[in-house]
Amino acid sequence: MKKKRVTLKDIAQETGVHVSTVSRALDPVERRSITEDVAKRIQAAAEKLGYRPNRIAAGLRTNRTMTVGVMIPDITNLVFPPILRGIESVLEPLGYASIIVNTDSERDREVRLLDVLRDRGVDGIIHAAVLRSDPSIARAAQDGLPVVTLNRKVEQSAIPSVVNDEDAGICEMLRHLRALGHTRIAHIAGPQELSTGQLRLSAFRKAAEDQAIPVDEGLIRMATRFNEEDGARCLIELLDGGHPFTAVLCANDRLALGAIEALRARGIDCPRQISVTGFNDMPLLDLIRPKLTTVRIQQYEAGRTAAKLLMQLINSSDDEAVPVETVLPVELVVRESTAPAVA
Amino acid sequence: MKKKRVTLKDIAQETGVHVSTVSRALDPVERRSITEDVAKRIQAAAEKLGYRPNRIAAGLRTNRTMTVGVMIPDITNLVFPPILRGIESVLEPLGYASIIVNTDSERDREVRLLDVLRDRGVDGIIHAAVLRSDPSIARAAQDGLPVVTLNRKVEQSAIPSVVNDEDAGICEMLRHLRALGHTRIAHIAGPQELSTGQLRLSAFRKAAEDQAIPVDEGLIRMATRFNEEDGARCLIELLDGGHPFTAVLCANDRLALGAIEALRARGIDCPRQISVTGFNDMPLLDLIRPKLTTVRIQQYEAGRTAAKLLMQLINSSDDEAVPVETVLPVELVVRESTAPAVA
DNA sequence: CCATTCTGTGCAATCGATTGCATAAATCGA
DNA sequence: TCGATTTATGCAATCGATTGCACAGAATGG
Repeated sequence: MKKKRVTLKDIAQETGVHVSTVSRALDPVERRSITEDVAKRIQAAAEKLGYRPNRIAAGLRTNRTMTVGVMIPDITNLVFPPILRGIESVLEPLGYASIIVNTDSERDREVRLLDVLRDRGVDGIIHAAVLRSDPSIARAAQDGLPVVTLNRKVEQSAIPSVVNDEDAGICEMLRHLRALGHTRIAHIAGPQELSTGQLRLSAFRKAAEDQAIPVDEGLIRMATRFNEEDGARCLIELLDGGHPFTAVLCANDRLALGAIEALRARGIDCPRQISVTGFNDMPLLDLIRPKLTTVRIQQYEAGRTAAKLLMQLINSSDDEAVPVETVLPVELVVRESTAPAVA
Repeated sequence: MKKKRVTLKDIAQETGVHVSTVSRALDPVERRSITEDVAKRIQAAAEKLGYRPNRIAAGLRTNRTMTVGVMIPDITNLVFPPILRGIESVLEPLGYASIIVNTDSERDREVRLLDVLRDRGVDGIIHAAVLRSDPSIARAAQDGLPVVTLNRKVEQSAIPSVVNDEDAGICEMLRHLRALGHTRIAHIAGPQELSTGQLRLSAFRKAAEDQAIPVDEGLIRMATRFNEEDGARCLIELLDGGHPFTAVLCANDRLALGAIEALRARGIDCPRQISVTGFNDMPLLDLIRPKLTTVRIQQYEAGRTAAKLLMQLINSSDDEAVPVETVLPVELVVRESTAPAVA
C-alpha cells in the first residue's frame, strides 16, 4: 500500500536523460544552462509523475533545510501567537517552515531544545525567550548559526534583536497619568527574572525621574508571576502599605486585571477612585470592564521584522549590513480604567 | 569563523575505528554487538568532540525524520495553544519535534501546506483542521503516511480521530437550562462550514428532541464567524424576531460574550432576565462578568491523546489495534450567566 | 577550413549516517 | 588440536539531490 516517492531518477528514466540534467531543469536558476526544449520535456514528466523534491536529501547536500527554529517561552501566553503568525507571514512565502519550541523560561530546557533545533539543521533561529545572559545561544550564533532575538537582546553580543519601545510606552503612560493629575503613582512590577519585568521597572524609575514624579519605593511591588492572582496580591499590599496613591501602573495587562479585581473586592472604584493601567493590549481585553487603558505592542509586526532580519542574515552574501537593534514603536491606548485623580 | 560539525568520521579518526563501528557504538540498540571497551572509548571521544548526530543525514537513510506535522486552523485561536502543548508533552520526550502550520481553514492553503510537510519528510501528521471531506489528507493517509485527526473526523475514512464529546456537552447544557425552568431556548449556531458549528447545531436539535423541548426554528440563528460581533448580531435578530425566549445556548464562548454584550446594550440583564451559555471554556473567561456558564473541553488532553495515537501508528510493528475513534469527555461548568427562568 | 570558444549534457563525488554482508579473530567442542 | 561456530569489526552500498568538472558537438572567428 505504501506508495514510493517519485525521485529525480524516475524522471530521468522517463525522459531518457541523466539525473543531473533533471535536477538542473527543475532548478529555476540552473535551468538557463539547459535547452529550452529538454527542460520543458523534463518539467512535463515531473508534473506527470507527481514529482516532489525531497528536501531532506537536498538539505544533506546543500546544508540548508529551509527550516528555521522559533523559541518562545510558552505558546499559551497570549502575546506569542500573533508573533508566530507574523513570522510565518514572512517565511512561508519564501518556502521556509518553522519548528516552534516552548522553553517555559527554563534554562536547561532551553539548552536542550536548542540542540534539538540544531540537530535538525535549522537554517536559523528566532529566539523570543532569551535570558539576560544566554551563553548557549551566543555560542550558537558564534558558530555561524544565524540568530535573531525578539523582545529582548542578549547582553554583550552582536546578535540582531527586535524589541518594542517599552521605555517609550511606560513613559507615555506616566505622562498620561500625570496629565490626569496623578502624582502618587504605584507600580506593580513583573517578575524580575524575566526581561519584560525588569525592563519595565527600570523604565518606570527612569521615566518618573525624567518627569519629576517622586518615586516612593513603598509604592513599588514585585509580582512573582505575570498573572491576576499576583496582581491582586500586590495591590492589596499596596493598599495596606500605608503609602497613599491614586493610580497604579502595572507591568502587564494581567497584573492590571488582577489589581482591578482586588480594588473591586475592597469596594474601591476603578477608575473613579484609583486609576489602573496595563501593558501589552492583549486580545479580548475590550470585553472586560472597565476597559483597560494600556500600551499596545505590535506583536505581529515584531514577528515579521524578526523574520525578515533572519532572512537577511541567512541569505546575505556577506557581512551585509543587518541592523543590530530594531526598535518598534508602541502606542498608548486610552480606555476606561484611567480618570482624573481625586484628592 | 563557521565551525564545522563533528561527524562520525571525525570520531572514527580520533578512535582509530571505522565509522560503522562508531555508528553502532552510539546506537543503544546496536551497541550490544560491540565490545564494551571499544564502545566506551568511542562514547568518550564523541563526548569530548561534542558530537551531535546529524538527523538530516540519518533521516535520508532511514526515512524517518523524527518530525511530525501539526495542522491547525489558526494559532491565534485560543483553543489551539493548549492542544499544542499537549501534543508537545508527548512528542518531545520521545525525541520528536513538530512543524506547526496554520491553514486558516482554506482548502488550497491546506493542500499546499500538506505538501510542505510531506516535502520535509514528516513521519506523521496531526490534523486539527480537517474539512468534512478532505481528499488530500485522505490520500496522504492512503499513501501510508500516519495521520490522526483532532476535533473532527474525515468522513468515510479509517483515519483515527480524537474528538470531544460535544453531543454530551450540548445535551448536558440543555438539561441544565431545563432544570432551571427554561423551555423557550434559542441557539446561536456557529458557521456551518466549520465542523464545530455544524456538529453543535445538530447536537442541539437532537438533544432538544430527546428532552422534549420544542425546537422553534425562529429561535435558531447562524453566525458566519465565531466572534463577538456575530454573537451580538444574532442576539439582536433573535430579540427582534418576535419569538420570545428565556435562554440562549451559544455554539461557543465568543458568541456568548457577544450576546451578553448585546443584551446589556438593550438594557436586558443576564442572567436575571435571560440566561446565556457558551462552549469551550476558553482561557480568561473567568475575568469577564457575568462569569459564563459553559462546557469545558479538554484541549490539552486531546492533544496528548492525538499524539499518543500518532506514535502508535508510527511505531506499531504492524496493524496493531489503533482505535479509530477516541471520544473525550466534556464537563459542564456552571457559573453566573444562567439563572432560573422568569415568566 | 581549421582552431577556438560556447553550450548542453553526462559523470561521479559528495553530504553523514545506517546496515547487510564479508571477514578476521576468538571461542568452543569433540 | 583442528574444524566449527560465534563475535567483533570493516567494507561498501545506499538514501536523493546537488554540483564541479569533463567532454562532445555546435557555433564562431580569422
